[in-house]
Amino acid sequence: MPRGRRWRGGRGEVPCPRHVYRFVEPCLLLLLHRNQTHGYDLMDGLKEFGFAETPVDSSVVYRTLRAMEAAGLVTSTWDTTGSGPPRRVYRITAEGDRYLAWWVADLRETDRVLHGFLRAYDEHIREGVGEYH
Amino acid sequence: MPRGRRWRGGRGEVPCPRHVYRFVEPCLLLLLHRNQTHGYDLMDGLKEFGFAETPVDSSVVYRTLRAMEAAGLVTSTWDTTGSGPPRRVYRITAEGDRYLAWWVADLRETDRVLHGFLRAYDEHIREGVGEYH
DNA sequence: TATAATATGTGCAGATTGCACATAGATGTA
DNA sequence: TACATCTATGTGCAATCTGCACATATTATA
Repeated sequence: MPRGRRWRGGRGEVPCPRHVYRFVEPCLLLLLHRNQTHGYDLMDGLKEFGFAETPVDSSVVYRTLRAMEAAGLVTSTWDTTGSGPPRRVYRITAEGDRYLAWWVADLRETDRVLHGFLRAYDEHIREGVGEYH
Repeated sequence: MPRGRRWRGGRGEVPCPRHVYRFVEPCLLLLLHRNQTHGYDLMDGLKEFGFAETPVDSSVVYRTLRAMEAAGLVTSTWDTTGSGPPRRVYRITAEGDRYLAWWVADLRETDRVLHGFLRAYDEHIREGVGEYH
């Protein structure tokens, strides 16, 4: 049923993460809470959070970072040292810290809900399928 | 940052579920796997899955049901017995069964990813915050 | 010189969601 | 009777998020 290629891999293939709304946001904030870096590096760091086989599009990462900067959750400066094109290095702010904490509380609630559903499913299956309704 | 009223309750209020994409779909299918019913009753049944304080809009429920019927996941018949306006009673199909199983596998993966993130966050916090970078 | 890797970004279309609104039968009440 | 309310199903629309395609520029490599 889901239409986006992303959601079924064409035909009920591999289950894929990123079913959580705006999940890249807390992931980026956590990575930035650990170390300041630039977008290209953050894309690599996201692999840790289940984005290894199905990477997030770069546009999503860069847009999210710019939006978070506009919201005062992170700040950025250009880094022209080193080789290659200049990099925009992001740092998390105190407001970003608080927002990350809010995200974590929210994800814990999501986790609780998810567990409730899975428990209900397992319980229902255990109690005799076979006879329909 | 999230714009929809739904996602923050206006201003960082209560964390709210439904952060999982199309989460009503598996919920409806599980409810229909247990018992055949109509949309209005399903809206009530959804409270079990974290939709108690922040109910899903009826439009979402009815649209999802019609879409699932078009996809062959459920079937419907009109029930004119009983008082009040006629009710469209839905039943899950064998294809709907398989689709629900796919959803469950997908949600387990989402759960796994969520746990990974929360563990990483807790671990990072434990290992000394305080000193910024 | 041409190609690839690094690095950042924009434009656009498809999908989901919530809000507002429409319709209609049945029941209770002033 | 008139009305409001509860039950029950549905449509229209705008905002939002996502992924794909594409643009641009610097540096390293064959």
